[in-house]
Amino acid sequence: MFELIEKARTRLHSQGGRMTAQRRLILEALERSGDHPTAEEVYSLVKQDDPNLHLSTVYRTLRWLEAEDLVSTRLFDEGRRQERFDAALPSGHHHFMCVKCKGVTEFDTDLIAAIKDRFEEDTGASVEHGSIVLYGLCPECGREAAPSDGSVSPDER
Amino acid sequence: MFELIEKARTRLHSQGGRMTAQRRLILEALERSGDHPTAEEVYSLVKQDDPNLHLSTVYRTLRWLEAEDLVSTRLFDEGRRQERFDAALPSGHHHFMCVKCKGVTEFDTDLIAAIKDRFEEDTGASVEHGSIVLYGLCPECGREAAPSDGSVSPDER
DNA sequence: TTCCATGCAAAACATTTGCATGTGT
DNA sequence: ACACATGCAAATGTTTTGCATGGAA
Repeated sequence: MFELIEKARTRLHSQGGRMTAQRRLILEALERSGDHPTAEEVYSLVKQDDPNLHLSTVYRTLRWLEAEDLVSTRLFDEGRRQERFDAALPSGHHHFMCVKCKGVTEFDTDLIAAIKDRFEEDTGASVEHGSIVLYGLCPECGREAAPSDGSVSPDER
Repeated sequence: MFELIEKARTRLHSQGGRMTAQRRLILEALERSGDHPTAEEVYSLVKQDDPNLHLSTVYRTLRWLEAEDLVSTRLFDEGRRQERFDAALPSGHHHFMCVKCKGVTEFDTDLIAAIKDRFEEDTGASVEHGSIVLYGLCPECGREAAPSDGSVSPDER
């Protein structure tokens, strides 16, 4: 656990950077949160431990991690148009977002390769990568929102 | 042709709205552009005919169309984080974006149904819809960017 | 003539940047 | 000590909103 922190420390040292308390806390929050937090969410988490932390520091750290390929970023079709940050590897996984709680789940499928091949054949384009995003209700939210009368809970977007 | 305009006119009348010159021009630009323009792009197009048009009018019209399900919107992973607007129906089509020229191509596949079913089985979620976005080089940009030495054009992102 | 839509300016929202100060190494 | 990182404030880019005026019905 906390591999992210170790990787980051190594990279930092190899390029004259420094492992500061803020960076450590941000990395920990990212690694611990597991899912796909926004910069604001990371900020809120870390702020509990370091009330002086500034949002711009969170962004700077997250962008550095992105440049180092230690996190990837993604925009989902949700109310906000904030980026979400993901501590996992950038390629080979796809996402499901619950339209109600905004929780993100990752999944894999090899069917994307077939889709890609088909599209390349049909169009002559060369596809570098592809991403699938599924939207719907996660099991928890589906359960709440499924009274037999088909009514819809008021906090749906 | 110009079905969008006719649909919009009908909707407007049925809800006490008005078909203004600005709306007509915006609709025409959207319908004519075919691909997935940003609000700015629509604005630039229409501005040639009506120099007094304001960007906020473009946004208001586009958002009204979205609420009426006459256009759909989408965020791609490109440099800007502007939404792109699409005059086509919201469901059943997927997208390819050229990482170089940012051109968008639509395509269809029935493989998404299998992916969706598989995910629902595995997790218990209920998937409402899914979208696939492929990124790569379109045939035109691929041709330009393919000298045998593998060098990469400078304006790649 | 009545509302609805527009233009304009300002606000809102997400993110980035410049700069003086603070801090790992 | 020296460079790099931080906090803060201001700038940026995109989209939204309030309000007085203009225009379609």
